[in-house]
Amino acid sequence: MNRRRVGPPGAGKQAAASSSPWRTSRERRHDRAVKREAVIRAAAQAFNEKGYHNTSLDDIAARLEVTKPTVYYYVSNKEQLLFQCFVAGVEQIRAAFRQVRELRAPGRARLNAVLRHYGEAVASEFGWCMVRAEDQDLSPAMSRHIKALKSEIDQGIRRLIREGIQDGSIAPCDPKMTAFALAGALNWIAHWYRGNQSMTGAAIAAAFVTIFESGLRPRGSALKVAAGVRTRRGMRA
Amino acid sequence: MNRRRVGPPGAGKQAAASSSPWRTSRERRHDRAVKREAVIRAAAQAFNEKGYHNTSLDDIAARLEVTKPTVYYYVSNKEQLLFQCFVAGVEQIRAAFRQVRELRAPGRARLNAVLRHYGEAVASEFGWCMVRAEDQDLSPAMSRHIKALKSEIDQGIRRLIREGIQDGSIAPCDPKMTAFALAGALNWIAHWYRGNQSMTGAAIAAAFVTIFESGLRPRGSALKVAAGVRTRRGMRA
DNA sequence: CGACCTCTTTACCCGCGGGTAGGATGACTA
DNA sequence: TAGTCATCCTACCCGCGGGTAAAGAGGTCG
Repeated sequence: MNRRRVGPPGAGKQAAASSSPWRTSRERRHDRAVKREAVIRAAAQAFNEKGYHNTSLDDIAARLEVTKPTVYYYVSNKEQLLFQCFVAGVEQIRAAFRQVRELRAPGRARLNAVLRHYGEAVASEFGWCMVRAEDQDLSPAMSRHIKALKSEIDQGIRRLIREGIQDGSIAPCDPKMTAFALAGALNWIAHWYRGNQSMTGAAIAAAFVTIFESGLRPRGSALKVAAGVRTRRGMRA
Repeated sequence: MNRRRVGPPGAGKQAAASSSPWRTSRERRHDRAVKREAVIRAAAQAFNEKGYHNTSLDDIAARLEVTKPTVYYYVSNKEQLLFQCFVAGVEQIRAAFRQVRELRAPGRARLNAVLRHYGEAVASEFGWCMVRAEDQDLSPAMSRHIKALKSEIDQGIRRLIREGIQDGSIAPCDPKMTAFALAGALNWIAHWYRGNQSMTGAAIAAAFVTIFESGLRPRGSALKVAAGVRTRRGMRA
């Protein structure tokens, strides 16, 4: 089970293996950085499909058509691998924040822009690692690091919400709870979205943003039907 | 590390161990069902704190101040344990649906009632197992079973949304995407909520429902500020 | 008392998988 | 041609943890 696949070239049953620098060309010189990145990507895909604990380093190696020690030649250990995937995902979102920062628009529009990028990132190949990576899987040091990055994003969203409330583009609300709700809905995409879906990540993110914006309660002056009913105490068990 | 703790009674450092039928009374006769349930609860708490894969059966046993084989006396294997926790959590939600079914109220109110119970369940001790249990951790048979239960809940939410749209209490929207967004936001509670928080699960659920209802965009006839701006194409990278 | 049953323990098995030692296999240099 | 370096492999270690065999430890009933 440790042996390298040597069957007829091009007969790889592994659906993924999109582009392994090893498979594609037999030349050895191929820049360390490129191969290292390929390892990260392969790990992300494997984690995404099977989960962190159900993915062995042999799996990742097989996906690249190499052996386990080769993987270890490019990355120090499994934890580091997960961490790198995480960072790759988070970096997309941080980029979105930077991009939005220099933007002349009301708070809600800026928030929506960030949320769309956020959703896209979660639906990307690194989405799983960014979202479902448990703190318990990492050493205390890395766990702290990740928590800090997550917190930074959370604070960024809250900030946009506050700014939106201030400039009147967002209805008054609790920024903390609202941020949790928005981020939660988007994060959850990583739990059900598989790449081979009909909708693209961007489309899903856009749909979600629309829902958040409008809310469930009908708008407009017309049909104020059933508006007085509201919650009606007594149905809460 | 397999030995049972025998220190001074009442000096348990384990914060949990809320009520172990073994710890509380030395009598042997204590009904099998009660102890079995205690095992399930202990497992749920352990999974909740450390994750499924980072929890060994020795951990669960230690939490109850017994040994591993005792746990196996009440449950067949670890997978079964996770499954039971999952079912316990889902059952709360199914109960909410049953309860709401026989209710004369517009769709949105019924949906909100379900969502509140849903949020409470996710914040409960079985929330983690219900929400974060990965399909890959279970045998194909159980995975199918769980998928079916989840799908049932999803369909129930979609149905309430459709009914709400029909009776005019919910604004027209895509039921599928909306259900994903709502359930996602609530599910995510299990990722950040720890019991010892200031807010109770019910309070969080209520806050979320309010956010979903109203949406971010300000309502009312007054201050239509910044309403014409909307999305503004060109900021989408 | 002795047979039997329920419950819990001690002591063990063993495979999976993270991680490593050290040896090929070239390519490039001198 | 010999030496050096980067790369990748074969072969192995070993601990953790799921799971089990079989032996107490009491309690109950005849």
